[in-house]
Amino acid sequence: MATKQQARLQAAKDEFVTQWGAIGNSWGVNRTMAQIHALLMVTPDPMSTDQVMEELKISRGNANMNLRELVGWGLIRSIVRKGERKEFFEAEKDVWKIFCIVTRERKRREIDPVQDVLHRCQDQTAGLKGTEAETFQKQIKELSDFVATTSRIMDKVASSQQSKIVPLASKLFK
Amino acid sequence: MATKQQARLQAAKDEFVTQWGAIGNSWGVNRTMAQIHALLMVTPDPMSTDQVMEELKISRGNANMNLRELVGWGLIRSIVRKGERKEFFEAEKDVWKIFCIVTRERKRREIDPVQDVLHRCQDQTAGLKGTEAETFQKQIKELSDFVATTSRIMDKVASSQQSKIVPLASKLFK
DNA sequence: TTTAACTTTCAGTAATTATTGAAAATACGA
DNA sequence: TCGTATTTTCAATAATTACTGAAAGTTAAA
Repeated sequence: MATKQQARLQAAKDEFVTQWGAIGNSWGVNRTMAQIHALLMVTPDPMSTDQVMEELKISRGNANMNLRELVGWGLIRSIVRKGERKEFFEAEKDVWKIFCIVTRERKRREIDPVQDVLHRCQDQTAGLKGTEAETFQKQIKELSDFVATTSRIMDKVASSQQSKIVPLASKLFK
Repeated sequence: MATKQQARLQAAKDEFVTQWGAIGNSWGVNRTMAQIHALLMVTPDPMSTDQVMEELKISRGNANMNLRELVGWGLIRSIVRKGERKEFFEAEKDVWKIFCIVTRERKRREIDPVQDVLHRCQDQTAGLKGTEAETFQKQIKELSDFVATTSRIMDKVASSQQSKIVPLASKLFK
């Protein structure tokens, strides 16, 4: 009986890890990174590099690189147990914290560069006269204003307490 | 003089198109698609496939495919002028509308699949007992609840009038 | 019809991105 | 310090994704 239940649990975990990897792709993170993250999110104890390699059937280089990257994002952290040479990893499990980290990263990768290019375009065309130029300036300005607002909202959301924002959002958008 | 100003404007447009393409990548849309979109956003008159090919130095197949895709998203529309065989394209220029389209598309591609997989995992493990199973269920449930809220917010935002949401958001997140 | 302007498709190829595996580097305990 | 367990790096390769160009398909005017 216990075996059968464990098999069902294992199957669910496997599906979660596999699918999270696939979804990761559409979020612009590579499959392996997303899979490692998923695996650590549903594994109660910290895992070593070798355990991750074994579980996901990936090479040492791949495991190492993506574990580092996840540590860099702050989505997992490394654990050193006294008396053990090996390093272990555990995931941040608090969903709101995960969300804040991902939001900050996406802002950095997806919003900031847009803002930069829009500002450069505004500077480059400042003072130009004529219908063509004015059409361009108007469009860029509208984009720019909108992106600036988006940017501020993301900063604000990603740095607030869940207890403050979620009830507010739920009320607003119910 | 006029020539010099036009050169500056052209340079700014080129930079905008090029960079928008690069940024598109980090948003998960291919470079060409993003470049065509950028080009049409800053071109007052509708453009033909040949003009787009010429401007971006891309093949007919590439131009056609990405123009279709953009039409599919609703980010550009096709124009037929009477007496002309050729089809022309113009971009949606209203920034809020663009935002709504992109938000809906991103929800469809990035949020809905996550919700599906989380629900399947919940179903598969419903009723399982034991610490391991309960830890898994708890984590999945927290993710699931959070994603459900996100999903509702995106639906709501993407279907509202800018005039209603933006002032509200600005006030909340100032 | 026929013709020609225009659009679509798609097999082949190019460009990009991800992964491996083994060698080099590092760091810990004796 | 040395020996070894562990981590990191990176050139080679595999997998994926994007693009081309030419041929096939479509449509509208003559």
